[in-house]
Amino acid sequence: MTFGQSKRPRDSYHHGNLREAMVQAALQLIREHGPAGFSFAEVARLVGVSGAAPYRHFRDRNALISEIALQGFTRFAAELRTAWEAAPTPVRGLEGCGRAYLSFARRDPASYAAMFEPGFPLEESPELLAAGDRAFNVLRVAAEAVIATIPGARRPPALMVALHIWSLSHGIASLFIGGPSGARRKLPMPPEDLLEAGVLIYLQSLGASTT
Amino acid sequence: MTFGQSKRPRDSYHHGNLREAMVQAALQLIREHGPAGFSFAEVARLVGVSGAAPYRHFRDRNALISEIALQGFTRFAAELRTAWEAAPTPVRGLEGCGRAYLSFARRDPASYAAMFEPGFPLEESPELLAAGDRAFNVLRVAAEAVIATIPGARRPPALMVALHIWSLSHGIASLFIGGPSGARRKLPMPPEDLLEAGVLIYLQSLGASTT
DNA sequence: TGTACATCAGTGAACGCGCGTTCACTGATGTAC
DNA sequence: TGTACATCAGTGAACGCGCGTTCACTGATGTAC
Repeated sequence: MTFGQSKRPRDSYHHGNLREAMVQAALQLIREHGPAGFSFAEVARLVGVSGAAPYRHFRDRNALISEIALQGFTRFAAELRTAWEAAPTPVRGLEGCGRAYLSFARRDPASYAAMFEPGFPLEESPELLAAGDRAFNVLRVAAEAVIATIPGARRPPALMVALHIWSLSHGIASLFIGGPSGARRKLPMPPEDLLEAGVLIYLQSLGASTT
Repeated sequence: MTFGQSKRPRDSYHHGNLREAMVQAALQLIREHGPAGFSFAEVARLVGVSGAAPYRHFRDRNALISEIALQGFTRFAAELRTAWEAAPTPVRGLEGCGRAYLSFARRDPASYAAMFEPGFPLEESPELLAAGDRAFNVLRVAAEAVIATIPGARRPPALMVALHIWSLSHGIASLFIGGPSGARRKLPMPPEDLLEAGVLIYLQSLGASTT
């Protein structure tokens, strides 16, 4: 709760860090009301600034969401990479990515929502698409390494494997972790365990040594 | 485009089928602007009725979304059931469910969005939760049948298998088919093929005969 | 078969509200000399 | 080191807009006798 989100008036005329403060405030509002449930005006109020001030920093509402998603994807990719690099074997690394995926969705559901349900078509923001691809690429590299351990004849395409892992992770995250706007459902086990079991079964079939 | 969605004035004072017409109009608006992007007022306008009329049929906006999702889940469950019953073997049946899953998301993205991103917490609508469970149950039954074909010792819990298939299907649907609000991404293959390959690899590992 | 009446499903005017956006402005800050 | 000036990052008042919701109302329909 830094960044001047408190309601008491600022002491100085200039805010000093309004851009980043707006990002933080918007994240808080998304956390509480979902990605569709925040307004530029409310962000300004929360940050303690007049309704016109935001326009100095963001063209409009979407630009703010876009910035949030962009920052989110950057952290997301970094966390996937860390999980991958910390693992002793490729299979464990791919598993670790899955774990990191869910962990991100759990710790920061607001960013996650902005990243995957921005509320406007992705084509409008090519940088956002690119940031997402960069995160996905970590999964791809991991999938390639796993596949390299498989007897040559039965190697499936790495891209497909990466897409399977991504889809399974995303499916579990959005069904069972979800944001506030989400349709979070009850689950008789931790989502992390569900994902891990799924990944193991899947990789076993490929012939990757899961020991 | 029946149901009086046309803009020319009705001939009779009473609409005759306003409730259902509102559902259809809302679906159209969700298709165009996402689940968050429609208003009660706009629905009324589209249907050609005064702004107060909707209140005769729905308590509020959420009640309308809820109705849409409810109808959606009912059709969804029926389609999964049909796919399951038409298949010659359990494995083919589970595959068919996955196919039906994506097919539904593709044909009716608006309903799909209302079902899985209603924009309000699911706890507010227990019937909706129940309708979702009924659809999921089809997958459960299918998973149980598949598991019954597996050599006893290595049988995994049917519930878990059903959850894996559901999560994978949902992940692929929301990443690569998505609604208008969604973050639809490009894919180098049809989503259906991606899902089918994933399900096959997964089931193979369980020892289900995939021939 | 006709009529009186209850009920249903609409109307349209009105309300307050918050949002997005613009505008001319002003206080604070940085910098050239 | 002081001063003049440009630039930056805010203000606050104003605007039009559409939304949700309410209200007393009225036209249409169904039904009891």
